[in-house]
Amino acid sequence: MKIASFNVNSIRARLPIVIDWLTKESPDVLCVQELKCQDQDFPQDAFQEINYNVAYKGEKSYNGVALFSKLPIKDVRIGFDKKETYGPRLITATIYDIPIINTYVPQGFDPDSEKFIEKLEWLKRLHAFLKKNYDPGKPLLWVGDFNVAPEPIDVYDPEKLSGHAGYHPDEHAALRHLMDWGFVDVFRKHQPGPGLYTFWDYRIRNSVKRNLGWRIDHIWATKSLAKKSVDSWIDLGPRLQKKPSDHTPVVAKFEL
DNA sequence: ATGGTCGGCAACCGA
Repeated sequence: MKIASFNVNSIRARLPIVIDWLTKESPDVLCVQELKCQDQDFPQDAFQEINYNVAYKGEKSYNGVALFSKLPIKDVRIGFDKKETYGPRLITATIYDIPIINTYVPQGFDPDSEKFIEKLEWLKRLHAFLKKNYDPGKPLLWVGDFNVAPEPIDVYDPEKLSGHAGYHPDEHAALRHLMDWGFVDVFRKHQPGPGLYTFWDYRIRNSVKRNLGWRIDHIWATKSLAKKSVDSWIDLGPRLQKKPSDHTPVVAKFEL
């Protein structure tokens, strides 16, 4: 089972890239974030034509998450609960008999801002959501744009970036709490080296060429499932296309 | 080299 996560920064602007990547790489499951599109405008037909099932929740301009899968997507759920106060940032389903959580964690803007507090609260709610709905002893995938680089090797300049949104001690504590619940960072299990990133800021000139990146997109699995992972990698292909997203896919393979 | 990041969407917000 091959699964990937890709923040597309607009599903409509990136449609050719996503279709091309699905066709070439043929993942069993793709988790997408930042649709930036209302549900009635989602380009569903393009994915049906290449035999992918899809579940999604979007809104105007911001956020939005989707699941693509070759096999049926069961028990789709949007958001933490019925009274969701945030934009669409969480979609869960069961595919290949594995429960999957796809998230677009709030970016947090600035550690002095209200948005940063909301980001930490969101991560707290996710922990409560896990405790309530899942068993860390059973297979589970948590995939998506976490908007946090967990370790010094996950950012291009840890000394300079320490304390910034995306690489802040409070975020690291929140992520550690989630990992302690029962997750393994599947990419890191297979790729121990530094300098491997999934995101490069558009605003930094030649950031990809200079590899001024962050590893903020992740594939985490509970221990019983992580035991079955056989490889994981970052696919630079989509980031080297003409009109790329600022993110590129992270992929993991499991032998179930 | 007289430029300078994107996308959405219609003036700026969010990243």
